Amino acid sequence: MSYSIGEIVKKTGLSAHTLRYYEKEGLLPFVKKNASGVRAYSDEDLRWLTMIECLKDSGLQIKEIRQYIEWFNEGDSTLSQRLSLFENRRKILEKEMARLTVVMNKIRYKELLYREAVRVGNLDIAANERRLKHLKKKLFESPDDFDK
Amino acid sequence: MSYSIGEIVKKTGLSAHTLRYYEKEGLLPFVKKNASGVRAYSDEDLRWLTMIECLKDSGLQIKEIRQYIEWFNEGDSTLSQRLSLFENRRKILEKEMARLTVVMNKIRYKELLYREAVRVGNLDIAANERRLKHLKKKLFESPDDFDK
DNA sequence: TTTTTATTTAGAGTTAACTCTAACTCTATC
DNA sequence: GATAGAGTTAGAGTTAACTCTAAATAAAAA
Repeated sequence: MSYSIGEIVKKTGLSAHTLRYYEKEGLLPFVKKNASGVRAYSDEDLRWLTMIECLKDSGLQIKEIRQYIEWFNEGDSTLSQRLSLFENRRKILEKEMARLTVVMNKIRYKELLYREAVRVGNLDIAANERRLKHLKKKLFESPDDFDK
Repeated sequence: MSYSIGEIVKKTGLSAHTLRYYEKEGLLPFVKKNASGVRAYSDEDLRWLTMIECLKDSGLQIKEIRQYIEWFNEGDSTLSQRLSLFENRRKILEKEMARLTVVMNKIRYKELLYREAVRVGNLDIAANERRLKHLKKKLFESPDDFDK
């Protein structure tokens, strides 16, 4: 099967502009064109787009994705580079999740604080509520640094 | 206490350029200047910088942070807007963490696959290993979409 | 066959958040 | 007083990843 750029737009949700941009950046090195220059995407190209989406979601930049694709096309001699890429990415994702957990706790504290503040109509009174003071103390090393 | 921009650079890790940029964008509306135009940051300003860092870490754009600061300075009449901001942010962070969990599983599969591929020296052989095939089937609805 | 819709290219424009430059002034130390 | 270092401004430049424009050609529909 082969697909026009319009069909790929529908299948992937990417814009035609973006698809041409990806191609220009070397992310789709195998897209064929017919005699009159119109792109005909293959199922293989579609599978690459799925992989590209995954790598993008994991935080890779376009040039890093291009590097991965180049390694893939070089075959088994680049297996260890590709392994490193995924190891690094896993470690970065772990850090990112840990970071988000910390931020989440702070935002949740603020949400509870403001829920109480809206209830009593005053931020300072809410901040002095026993449960919230306790929570703040538990969450922050220097609680006063978080009073804004 | 008051601090020069250089002292704030050391305390926060932000560059002097960035601090002036934040001020221009309305994130530090209370920074004082001495008679000859040199900035003198207060402990209050430093507390705002801590809060700004937290909001930035949670994914807020600078213009949204400025909005929050404006609401804060307007006092208790904006409590419900601020509550909404933190509710929305908490929901967005929850989605982001869920998204990262999905991505993490895919990247972990790739890491295991390439670890095995490096061990046997061939990607296709590794991909056919029983445990990896099983894992792939478990993780992906259309496993073939993830073969790149 | 005519009209409409889809696709092509090269290249310009956008956005966010910095990041840097130039030219200048102020402050501290020798 | 000379000099080095820190700070000032306005405004230009950077980067990533799009996003759009214009002018043209190709394909599909009426």
